[in-house]
Amino acid sequence: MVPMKKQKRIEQILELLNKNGELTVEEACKKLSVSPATIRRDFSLLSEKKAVTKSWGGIILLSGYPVLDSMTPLSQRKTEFLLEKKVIAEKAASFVKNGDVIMIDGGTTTLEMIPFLAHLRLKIITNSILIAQHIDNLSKKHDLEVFLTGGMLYPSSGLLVSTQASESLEKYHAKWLFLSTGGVSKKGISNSNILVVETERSMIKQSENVVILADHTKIGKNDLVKLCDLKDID
Amino acid sequence: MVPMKKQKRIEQILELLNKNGELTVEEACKKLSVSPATIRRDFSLLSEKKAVTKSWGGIILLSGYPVLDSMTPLSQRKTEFLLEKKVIAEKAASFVKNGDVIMIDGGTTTLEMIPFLAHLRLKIITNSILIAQHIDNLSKKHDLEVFLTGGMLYPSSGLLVSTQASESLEKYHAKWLFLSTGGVSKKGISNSNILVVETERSMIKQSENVVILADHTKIGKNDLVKLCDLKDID
DNA sequence: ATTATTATAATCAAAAATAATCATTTTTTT
DNA sequence: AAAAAAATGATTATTTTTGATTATAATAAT
Repeated sequence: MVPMKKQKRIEQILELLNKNGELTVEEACKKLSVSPATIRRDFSLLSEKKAVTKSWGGIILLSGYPVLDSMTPLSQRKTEFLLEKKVIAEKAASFVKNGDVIMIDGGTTTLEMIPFLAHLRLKIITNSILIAQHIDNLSKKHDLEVFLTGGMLYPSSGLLVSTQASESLEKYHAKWLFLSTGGVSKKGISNSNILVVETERSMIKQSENVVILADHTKIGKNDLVKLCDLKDID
Repeated sequence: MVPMKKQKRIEQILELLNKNGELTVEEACKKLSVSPATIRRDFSLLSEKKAVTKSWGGIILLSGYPVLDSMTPLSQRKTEFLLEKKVIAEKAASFVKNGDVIMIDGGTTTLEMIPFLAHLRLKIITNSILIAQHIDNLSKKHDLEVFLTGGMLYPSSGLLVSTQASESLEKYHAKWLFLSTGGVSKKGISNSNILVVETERSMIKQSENVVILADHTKIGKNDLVKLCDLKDID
């Protein structure tokens, strides 16, 4: 994995970027006291991982990326370990082939998959209005069809829950399910909210292959509600 | 003054342009301290991206809406006749009483109702992820439960369509429906998209009272698809 | 319609920014 | 602690951007 020193710098770059929406090489050099060469390498990395777009003289926030307003703690959480999330998201996205039907569970890591899927022709089923909107904003000429489960919007999460959501999932069938999680351990996969887990169970039922996206903070952790055993995962 | 980086410069140009609707090469040179050649190249770029139209001596805002990342066309369109929309929205919201179950069709005017409903205890059913998200963002301590119809996300509109959406509506029953529209005339209510109209018809079926929200640009106009007759409206 | 004026487009050299390369330092692994 | 791997900074070559110059095109004035 990425060494801490670099990790920290990348996070600071993203923080500076979030303030203005853009950041020059020069400015970043001064604020982080490293050479232009290093900053350029960092910028290239971020650009590769679809976090920013590069331009002569600096970087800007990736267009279509949900605007991270600096006041909410949620947005802060979004830049935490963002690069790690992106690496995981890219790996997960690499399974998907053109023409696939996939399900994407709502979450900060699963959200990062979208830029890596944008070039494909896909049908995407999701329980997250954030993911739906992100896809919609991405570009006007992508080939991603989005299907949203109905149901009740669970406050402050952008997730759809309730039997409505579960039932509507029964009408779909997907090749891949990309599941977000609160914890992964020997005891299985778990999450913090029973309503969300209900929906996730329905998603598992309707999918051929299940992929879990978990960063290092989730490993070895058990969250409140058990979702399924490890053996159910591919 | 120090000349600035390209990215920032482009943004500044658009900002200056937004103030007056037009911008001369000369003025842009002075304000951004770069040569006319550079400004012309920037203008050409913007013109290529369909953000502006070039004219002798400068540029003017493109009528309709530009497609540049840094300026959001939708939000600009949203501010058109905003005050009028707000007045209409407030009037519509005044029908709603505490404890009601209501349906809100997606649209720029219906969206404006939300702040006027925020103090009530309501269940809100909607086909628009924008409305759903708006409510969710509003405040953490409101008493609005949001239910979203499932279905396919119609691109660039935030609206859910398809039989999925219509079917899921059958499970709900509302006292009020607040309907957005493309046109209102003696011939009835109409809208531009057949898929959206399908969903709207389902909403009408499940509601006791239907309220149309239309600003002056919609009156006397007939849009592509007829939704219903005037007599169906309350 | 013709000329004068002004704006633009095209071209090219200078400046700035970046990518590639390599030696040096730092970190990790054994 | 030594060896290996990775990251950094400096140097150089390459690319992009910029501004000046000149030629062309468009408007305005006569």
